[in-house]
Amino acid sequence: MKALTGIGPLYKEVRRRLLECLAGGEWKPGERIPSEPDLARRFGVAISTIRAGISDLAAAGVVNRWQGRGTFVARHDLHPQGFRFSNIYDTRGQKVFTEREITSFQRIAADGEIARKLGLAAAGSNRVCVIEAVLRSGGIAVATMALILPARFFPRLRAATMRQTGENLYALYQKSFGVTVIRMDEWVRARKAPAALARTLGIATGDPVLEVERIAYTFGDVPVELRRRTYEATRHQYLFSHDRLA
Amino acid sequence: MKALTGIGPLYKEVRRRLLECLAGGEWKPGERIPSEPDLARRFGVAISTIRAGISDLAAAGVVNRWQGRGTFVARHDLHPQGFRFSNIYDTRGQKVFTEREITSFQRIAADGEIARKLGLAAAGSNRVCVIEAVLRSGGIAVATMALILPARFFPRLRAATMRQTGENLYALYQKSFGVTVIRMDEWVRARKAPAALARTLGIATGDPVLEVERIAYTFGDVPVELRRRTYEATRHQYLFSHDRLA
DNA sequence: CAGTGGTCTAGACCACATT
DNA sequence: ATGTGGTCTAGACCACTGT
Repeated sequence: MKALTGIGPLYKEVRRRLLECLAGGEWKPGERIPSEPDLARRFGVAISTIRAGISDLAAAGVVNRWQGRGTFVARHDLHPQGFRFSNIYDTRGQKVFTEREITSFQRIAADGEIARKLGLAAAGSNRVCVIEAVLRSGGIAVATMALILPARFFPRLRAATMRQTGENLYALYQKSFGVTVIRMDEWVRARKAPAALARTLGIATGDPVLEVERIAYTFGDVPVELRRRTYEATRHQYLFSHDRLA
Repeated sequence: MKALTGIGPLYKEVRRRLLECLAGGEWKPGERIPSEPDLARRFGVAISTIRAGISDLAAAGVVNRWQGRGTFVARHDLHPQGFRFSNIYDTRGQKVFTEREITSFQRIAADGEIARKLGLAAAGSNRVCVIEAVLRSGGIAVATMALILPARFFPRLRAATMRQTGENLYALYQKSFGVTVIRMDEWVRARKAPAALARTLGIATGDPVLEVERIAYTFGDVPVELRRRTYEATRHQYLFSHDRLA
């Protein structure tokens, strides 16, 4: 491993190189990465510089540091707060946990709006997987969901794979496709439920529903997922936390 | 200034002491704080330790560092992204800017729910200021807003003060009352507009509205503001950004 | 120019986990 | 006992800002 050659600050170069190793699969989710002295030797920089690079990744949730044990690639499964991005609550403020039932799976060409939102070239590689699902809590439908995934990031994705996947889809993206989500925007709208949706959710036509359109990004602000969920809103609310200081 | 005496890591003690100086008004919003060498001498620690403490505050947005100029107490006004917490957009994704018209101002005792959400002792100091307002964009009403503020944090707050305040209320809180908001939760709900609200917003009774209940916290997770906004939702949407890596 | 924060180094010691 | 990350130090040089 030759020395670093970047032009900017060394620790950013270190961060970039670490991300390359992660994206390239050299260290997989859940695994320990080399110790700080090892990385310092490997990159030919001081430990403090390695630590600065890793600190950024730790702050971003890409890796987790455990004193005495090592630094581990973050896994997007088994997160108590679900990567902090699963946010549906009932009206009493109790968190609602849902199961996912996949109702359809297809591979199509993205239309203009979706291609734009996912940053897909209009011409060539605009194929997407479209997965539709119903989210249920204790058997009761709480929301419908549509996932639109750029096919080039998710080769050979099959409906069966989606069905077998447990709680967190981002764990699947990371484990099976090497796609790590680091940032997302969510657009929230209030709507009146149309008849078909109302039937699915067991509410009256025209009852209020909460529409959440999420665009998730990987490194370099590349969109990797468009997720549209429509929640029953007479008995549920959505929580967003903005925290800046731990 | 005597040496630090805390039991935990030194840099956290430094952070705590810096926050004390900020909360105590020794350094006011917009002002430069002492240089890192000065602080190192003052606290009797190495510059790196000072830097570690300041880095936390900078990450939290409490201070801003400018290479060559100094470290400045963050101001909650004149923020291009409005402290990143002003989030209403039209259906085309264009940001909507609103003016605030105060319609009522009163000082009352908080009821149980509000006292609970603001962490107020049920008995004594549960007095709150309740400010109601209409938010307009180009003369068109976009939302109604109710602010509930614990009176003990905002002594002598008057309606006129609120009316004179420009864009960002958090700038007022910080400048006039020494209250710095560092974190917030937002609960989002979809509703059907009741008749009175529909009239105010110029929509039909039963049209969908977006209700956003925000609880804002200062240092130590102390709630300092309960803010309820109800947005017209046929022509507007709300944006939440979750970013973890700069 | 002097002063600021930004980066980087080399080393020390501590707290924690595993062997 | 060993190895890990966590903290802290003392110093160096760089990049940027103001005078």
